Amino acid sequence: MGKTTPPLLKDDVTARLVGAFKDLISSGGLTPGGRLPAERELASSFGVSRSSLRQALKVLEIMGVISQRVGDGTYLNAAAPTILNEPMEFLILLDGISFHELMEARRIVEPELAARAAMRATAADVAELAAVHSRMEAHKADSARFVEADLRYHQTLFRISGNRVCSMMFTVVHHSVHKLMEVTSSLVDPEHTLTLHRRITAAIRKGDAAQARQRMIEHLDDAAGLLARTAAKQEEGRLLKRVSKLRPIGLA
Amino acid sequence: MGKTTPPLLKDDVTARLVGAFKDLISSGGLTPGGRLPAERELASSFGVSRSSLRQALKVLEIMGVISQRVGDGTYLNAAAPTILNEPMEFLILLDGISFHELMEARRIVEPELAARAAMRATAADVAELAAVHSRMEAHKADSARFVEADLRYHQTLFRISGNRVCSMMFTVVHHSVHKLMEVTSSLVDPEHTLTLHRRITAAIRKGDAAQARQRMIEHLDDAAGLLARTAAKQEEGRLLKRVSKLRPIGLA
DNA sequence: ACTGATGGAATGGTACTACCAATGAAGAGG
DNA sequence: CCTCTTCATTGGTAGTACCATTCCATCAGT
Repeated sequence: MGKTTPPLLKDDVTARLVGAFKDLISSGGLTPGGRLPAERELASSFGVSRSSLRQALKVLEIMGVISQRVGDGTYLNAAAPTILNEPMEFLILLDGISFHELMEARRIVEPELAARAAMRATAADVAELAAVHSRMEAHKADSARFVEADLRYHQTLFRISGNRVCSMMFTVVHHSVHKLMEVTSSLVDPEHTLTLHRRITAAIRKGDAAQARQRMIEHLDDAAGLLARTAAKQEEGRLLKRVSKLRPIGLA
Repeated sequence: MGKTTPPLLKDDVTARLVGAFKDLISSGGLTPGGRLPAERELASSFGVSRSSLRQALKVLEIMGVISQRVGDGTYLNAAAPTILNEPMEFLILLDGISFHELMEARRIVEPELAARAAMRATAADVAELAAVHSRMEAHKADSARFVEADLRYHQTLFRISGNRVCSMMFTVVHHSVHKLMEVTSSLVDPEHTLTLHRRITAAIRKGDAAQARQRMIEHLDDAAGLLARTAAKQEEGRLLKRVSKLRPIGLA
C-alpha cells in the first residue's frame, strides 16, 4: 500500500525532549561544560512532569551527553568520546556481529588512517607515538596495562590521522574488540606486537604513507590471525558476557 | 594524585537495568522480535519501581533496541540499523564535527568498500545496483526522492562489501550528511551523479577492485567539491538545525 | 457456521507526591 | 584564616493514580 507513514509527528514526550535538548545544544543555548537548570525547574519550563523529563535526561546520561551528580546538578559534557560505546554494544548483540567482522572493519579502515597519519604527522606526533612505545615496553609483563597501552597507540594514530569521525568510530570498535578479548588477551606476544608497532611508527616518521599502510595491514593480519587461532577453540556464540548485579530473572 | 576512580561500581539503577537487558540479550533470554513482559511485571521481577524501569526502557527505545506500543507491549527489535543515529547526531553537535569532516571520513572508507564490493559482488548484487540506477533515473526530477535513491545506492554497495560494521557506521554518516545537506540538495546535478554511479557499478561488474576504488574516489571528490562550493556561502556554524514542537525555553 | 459489534482487561504514557542520600555553600566557632 | 556544623538544594527511587490505546474474547445477528 502507499502507506507512507506520515512525518511521524507522534513522538512521545521523552523523544521530543531529547530533540529539544538537541536544539538547545545546536542553537548554543547549552554550552559544553555548562550546567543545566535543576530537574524540577526544567520540568516546569518544558511544561512536562519530572518523570518524563528524567526519562529524557537518563537517555542523554547513558549516551554520555550529560553527567548528573546528586546534590550538585546536571552538566553538559564537553566532548563525548564514549557516546557510541553503549549503542555499539547493542549493535553487536542484536546483529550478532562477530569478532572476525570487527577485526575485518579495522583491516579496512586502519591502514588508510595509518597512511594519512604518515602524511600529517609532526615531530611532536611522532614523539607521542614513541612515548606510547615506552609505556608498552614498561608494561610488557602486565597484560592488562599492556593491552591498554596498545589501545592508546592506535588512538594516538587515529588522532594524528586528522579525522575525528573515523577516529571515534574505530575507538569504539577497539573498545568492543577488547571487551571480547578479555579472555584471550593474555596470549598476545608483547615483544612481537611492539616490534610491529615500531615498524609502523618508523614509516610514519619517514612520512612514507604507502609503507605505513602496508605495515598496518601486516600488524592487523598478524593480530587477527593470532586471535582467530586462539578464539577458535572457544565457542563463538555468546559475546560480551557480563555479570549483572541485579536480581536475576527468568522472563517467562 | 593516584586517584584512579575505582571500578566504578556505583551505577544507578537505570544503568544497571540497561546492563541487565544487555545480559538478557547476550544470554539468549531475550530473542530479537520477542516480546518483553509488561512493565509492571518486569519492575517487580527486577525488584525496582516502574519509574526506574521505564527510564531504562526509554533509553533502549530511543537507541532503537526495543519498540514500545501502548495497549500492546514491548518488543525487542530484530536488527537496529538506526541505533547509531541519535548518538551520532549528539557526537556531531558536541564535538563540532563539520560537514567537511564527514565527507572526509567517507573519502577514507568508501573507496575501500567499493573495492571489496568489486571482489565479492554476485550477478544478483550487480542487478540490485542497476535497479537503484533505474530508480534514480526515474526520480531525476524529484530532488528528495533522488537523494533518497542515491543514499540507497551507497547502502547497497555497503551491503555488498560484506562488512556490516563499516556498513552500519557509514550508513549513519550518510544519514548525518543528508541531514546537513537538506538545503543544498537541490543543487546536485542528477545526470552527473548518475553517470559517476554507473562508472562505479561497471567496475564492480567487471570485478575490478582497483578501478572501483578509484572511481569511488572520483565520485566522492566530485561531490565534496560541489557541496563545499555551495556550502561555503552559507555560514558553517549551526548544524543540524531543527524545529522543536515543545514550548521553547530560555535556560537562565 | 460465519461475520461483525462490543465490552473488558491489559499495556504503555504521563503526572504527581513523598522521601532519601549526597553535595555544596553559608554560617558558627576556634 | 581555618575547621566544623548546619541546612537548603539536587538528583535517585518508590509508589500511586488516571488516561488512551490496543488486543481479544464474548455475544448478537445473519
